[in-house]
Amino acid sequence: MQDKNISQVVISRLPRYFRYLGDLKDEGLERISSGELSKRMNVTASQIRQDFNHFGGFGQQGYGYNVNYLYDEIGKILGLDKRHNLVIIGAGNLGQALANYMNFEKRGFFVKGIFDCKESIIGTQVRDMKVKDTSEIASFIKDNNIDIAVLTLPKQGATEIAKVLVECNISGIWNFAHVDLDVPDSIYVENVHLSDSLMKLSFKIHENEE
Amino acid sequence: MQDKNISQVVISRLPRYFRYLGDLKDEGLERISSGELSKRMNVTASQIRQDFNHFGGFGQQGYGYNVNYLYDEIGKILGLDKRHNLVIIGAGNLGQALANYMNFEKRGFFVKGIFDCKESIIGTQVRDMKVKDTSEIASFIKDNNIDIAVLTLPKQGATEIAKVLVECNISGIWNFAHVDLDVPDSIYVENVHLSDSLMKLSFKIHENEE
DNA sequence: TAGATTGTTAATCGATTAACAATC
DNA sequence: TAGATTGTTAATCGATTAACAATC
Repeated sequence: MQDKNISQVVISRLPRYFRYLGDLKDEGLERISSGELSKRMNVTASQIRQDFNHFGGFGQQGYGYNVNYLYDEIGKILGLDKRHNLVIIGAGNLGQALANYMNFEKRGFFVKGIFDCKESIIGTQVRDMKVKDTSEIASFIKDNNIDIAVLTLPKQGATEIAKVLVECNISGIWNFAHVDLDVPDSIYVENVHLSDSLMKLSFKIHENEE
Repeated sequence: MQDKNISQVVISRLPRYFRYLGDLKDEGLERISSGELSKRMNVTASQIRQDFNHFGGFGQQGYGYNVNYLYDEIGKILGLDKRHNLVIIGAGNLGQALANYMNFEKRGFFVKGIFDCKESIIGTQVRDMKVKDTSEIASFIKDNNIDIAVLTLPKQGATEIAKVLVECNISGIWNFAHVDLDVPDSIYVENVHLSDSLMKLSFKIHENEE
């Protein structure tokens, strides 16, 4: 069904396809051609067909692609048909914001616990959870079938916690700390470096100045 | 000093160089070679030299690169020597988290105002600011020399607000809404699609499963 | 001067686009 | 069947890596 190694750049386009197909679904569209989709998404039709073909033939010659079918298939490729249990480590502003963000649940991502190391925060209520002490992380992960850890803490803490997560054999880490984590290849790390993103914006703003 | 058009992929590596050079500075290191830096950053020395050379010669043969000088130069390229005034539009969990995040100020990004359209939120205190009504955005941007707008609101709202921002001739938009904004090329949009990022993580977790 | 390391050119690799035969 | 549009191969483009002459 799926090529051995899909390139990073193809993977990174899948969520965007998924979003557009969701919109098309909502519009009630039944079928779409790569040409039509290319106009909407502002990419070439060639790229769309190449991308989809990495995963097998989703379309039909002379017809195009069935919107509902394609939406479901891309969802499956992205693993959105599976349930994911998360813990948030770091109950500061960002950690709390993510804990309260309901939309992830729609896609099967459930926040099961939230942790912090600060005495003043431990025990406080976030959404329907009490913030737990970070020392409890390892046992919590084992007992609650957690596969994703979200790191929303300062970089020193993140590096330490990453070691614990490696021992727990977590599946993936969603890393918001401004540090590159050193973990084995078996654990996938997806970085969200907000300050990097803001710097890129800053560069672009000044790029064409004199 | 700078090539006409630096490719996206080079730009996206600059903040990471900047971060590593900051660490080296903190360690008190005075000079570093591309070979040494390549080991630390896990990229090729060739790439490092190519990247830096897009912006002119920062190094010295036989010596390497001066850490402080290189740090400052990359900072300047990223526009971090300039002051940026931001408004946050959408005072929900994420908007408030970003408003409270102090580290951006270190780099010259100052949050000057925060806005929302919900009656229940307008007037409440976030950090040292009162949340203002979104209807005031246009005049506030003009009066306060704002160059960046941070969009932390649902996609319908983001699309509407983007039109207002275009009229205000804002320099850049940091977009957290799950929608691709339609703005002229003169306004640069940097997207942070958190759900896309989480989906990529999900894909990677399941990639090697059977 | 000799050693080290850059800046830069050339070679390789991979990703995108174009083209078109296959086929619904 | 004729028209449309995919799946796929070939051509192009761009990015990465290797190599080495320039030079500090």
